[in-house]
Amino acid sequence: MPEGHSIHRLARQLGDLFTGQRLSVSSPQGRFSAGAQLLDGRVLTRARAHGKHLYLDFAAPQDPQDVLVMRSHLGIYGAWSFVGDETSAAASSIGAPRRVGERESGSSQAPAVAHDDAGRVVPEAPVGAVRARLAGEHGWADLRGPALCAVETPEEARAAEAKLGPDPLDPDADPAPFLAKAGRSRRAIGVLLMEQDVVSGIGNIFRAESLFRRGVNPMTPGTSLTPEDLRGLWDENVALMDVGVRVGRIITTDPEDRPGIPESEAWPEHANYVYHRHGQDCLRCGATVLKKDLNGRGLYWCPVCQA
DNA sequence: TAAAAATGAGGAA
DNA sequence: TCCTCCTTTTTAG
Repeated sequence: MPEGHSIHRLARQLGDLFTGQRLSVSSPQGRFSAGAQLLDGRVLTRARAHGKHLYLDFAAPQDPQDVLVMRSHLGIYGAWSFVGDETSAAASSIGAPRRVGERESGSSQAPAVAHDDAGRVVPEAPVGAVRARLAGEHGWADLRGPALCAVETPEEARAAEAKLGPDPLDPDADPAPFLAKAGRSRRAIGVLLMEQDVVSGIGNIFRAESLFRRGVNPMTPGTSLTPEDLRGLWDENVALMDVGVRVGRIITTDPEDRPGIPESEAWPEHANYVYHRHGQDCLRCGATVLKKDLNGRGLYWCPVCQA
């Protein structure tokens, strides 16, 4: 899936494009028709992310206290795509990549978009299975393939959020619950980092890469790690996910480990240390990177650097 | 055409 | 430990 950094970028982009506007909300595919009807014509007042969950607050135009929350989760396939006119961001897409190392798609050039007499863009016919479409003054956004897309009361949304562990991308996050939960669990740290009620927003790549960078074997039980080890893993994820938010892509290697390759170039084979690099030489020590299945997901690690 | 793969997660067994 | 759901793109036959 798009890991937490993608969802935070989505929150920012949706907020930039739509905040303060009355939106047309629809479900061209039909599977979100009831929810879309509840939101149609409301005003987007806030867009934010916690872990991999996206929260969009919609207020009634006449009553700011009357708020409904659209909560969505992309799962492993979901993605949002955007089309906007010249006053907004150009066309782009954020969500599930279809190839390893694929970056967010996006053109710097604004596409030709039609406007109505009032100056609002006229959305084009939806392509494929569009679960939800949000249309505003300067563009529209299509959501495809989410694992979850629901309309909730603010209380319901808060209850769902309360189940999530701290998010490394939240500047105000308190890592204490993560340190406590992980530190008293005998389960492997490689499993714990993916548990969203332990820590939220980390997916398969950040798990593999943060463990590599800290030299921690993924199968180490949480109880065998010191508080300093766990704090180090938290800090590592804060740093890596922050880069992900800024760049729009998961880049976890240090410059000295990708010699001769400028930042601006595509270098999927050197963007990560171990993720999807099984069978290849470790960028640091030359040992063969390993892969095994752990709870149905690929786990990648260097047996020497992470002994 | 069909199948496989992809940065999840919830629930049954 | 399975099984299932969600969608698009790429690869295989």
